Amino acid sequence: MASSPSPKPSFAPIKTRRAFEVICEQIREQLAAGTLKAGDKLPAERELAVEFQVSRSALREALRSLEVAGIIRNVKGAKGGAFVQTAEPDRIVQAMQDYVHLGDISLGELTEARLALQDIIVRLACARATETDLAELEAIAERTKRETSVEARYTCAVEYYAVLARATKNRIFGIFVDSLSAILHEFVRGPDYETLQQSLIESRFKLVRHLRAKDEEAAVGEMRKHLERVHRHVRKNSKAAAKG
Amino acid sequence: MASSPSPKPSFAPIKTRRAFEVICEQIREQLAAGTLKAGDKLPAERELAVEFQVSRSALREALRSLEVAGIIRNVKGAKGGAFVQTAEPDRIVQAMQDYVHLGDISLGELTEARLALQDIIVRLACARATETDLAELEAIAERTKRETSVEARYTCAVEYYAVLARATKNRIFGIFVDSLSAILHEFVRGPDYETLQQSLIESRFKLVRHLRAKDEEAAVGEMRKHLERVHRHVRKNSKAAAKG
DNA sequence: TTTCTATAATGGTCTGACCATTAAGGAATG
DNA sequence: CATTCCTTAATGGTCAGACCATTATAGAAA
Repeated sequence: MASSPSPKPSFAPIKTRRAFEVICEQIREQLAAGTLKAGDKLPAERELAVEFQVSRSALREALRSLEVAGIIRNVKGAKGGAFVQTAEPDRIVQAMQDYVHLGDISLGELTEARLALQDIIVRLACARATETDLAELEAIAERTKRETSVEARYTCAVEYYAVLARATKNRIFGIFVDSLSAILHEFVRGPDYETLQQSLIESRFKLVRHLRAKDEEAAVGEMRKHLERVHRHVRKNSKAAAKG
Repeated sequence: MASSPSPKPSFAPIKTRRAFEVICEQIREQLAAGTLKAGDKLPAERELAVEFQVSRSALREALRSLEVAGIIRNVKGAKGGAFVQTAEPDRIVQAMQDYVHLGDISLGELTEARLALQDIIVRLACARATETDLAELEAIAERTKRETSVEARYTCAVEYYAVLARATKNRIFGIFVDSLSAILHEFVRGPDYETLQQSLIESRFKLVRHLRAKDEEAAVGEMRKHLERVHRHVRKNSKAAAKG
């Protein structure tokens, strides 16, 4: 980006590296190298502080950073400590949510990305979904029908998308979908949302039927129709909120 | 999620919320509500500590969390303080990198996701890329030719993908691409990498030509061929590393 | 054997201090 | 008047030491 040749003498910018940064980096290195792996327990804070030759507060800021990054989990009490976590996509979702809140992303971008993403997912799921996956999807759709509250039905919807993404056997798509679901959740409100929810359930069953028949184009088409209805609603409500 | 009726007395789980968590949450709320926005300056740590009625250390852990989340930036010195940042996707990339390092994601998943993603991107770019975008892509490809070091050429490649993603006019894709680039960077090594790099440059020019001609299928095909070569190399090297 | 209790380990928080960096104002200088 | 230098105060970064709340464990008591 800023690497265009310039007449200035190319001194490297002095970077005062803070203690906690160095500590984080070292721990991350051990993670990438495999020296540290999920389930491992780090020494106690007081011990680590001695080992790194920093104060306990500096060390704690490092551990706190790693915790909010989802890398470790701090457990209180005897036999407590910092445990290396297994991978959880929550933090990625949180990061994306923060990013959107900082105002750089429009609703249009979100919906477009979701549409394109679900396109891929449906195609892959069509090829790879096992009968277990399909049964689970149907079970969720059934459950949605029985749920009474708007919020519970929304939770079902999120789960439906997550299971569908899982059917691709590629976790990356799961992360992307979860992130978009979490972000779009904030927009999905409004007076006629309940009616919309009801009418979407049938579409979920249809999609499963297409997947089971391995009819890729029909499945993609169903998903598109489905999402476009949702997005129309979201957009309308977003405009209404902006007006009101 | 956990709201299914159960015979157990439904006591709410006691959640000992730590001070820094509450502080983070309140600040995030103000962010989502728009009370706080990019560029704003938070009060000084000592002031904030009084306001939240916590010690400075607890408050600092909160600020540190927000900083590593990319939400604020801490500036030292007089007139320093915590400034709300503009949106930067770096943290999302970092989160994804952490996720992969924690060992849940295979190389196959990464390459497959990239392939599918670039498919979308090429199609969208084909429809939306401006002449400025295309010229920039060509300029980067030209620059790649002139670069001498492997690392510099890799940087060019990453930039090429980033600019291509930007041509979709949808920042979400940019984030996804950046993340995958950062993660795959660790795998792209090996003895014959330099030869591969050279042979890839021509492909980049071809892609731009297809984009300019708005020949979607040709562009997609070129990108697929391109990536498949890269991925074959990466896979081979990954196996070699595992054997050695 | 079971149950209770004291103990020690550990993360969470607090207090108060000092250091390093930085911006701004004022003094000295030309 | 303009410039340069120095002082000062504000602020984040770090440190040291203490106490609290929670938790697992070992030992005492029943």
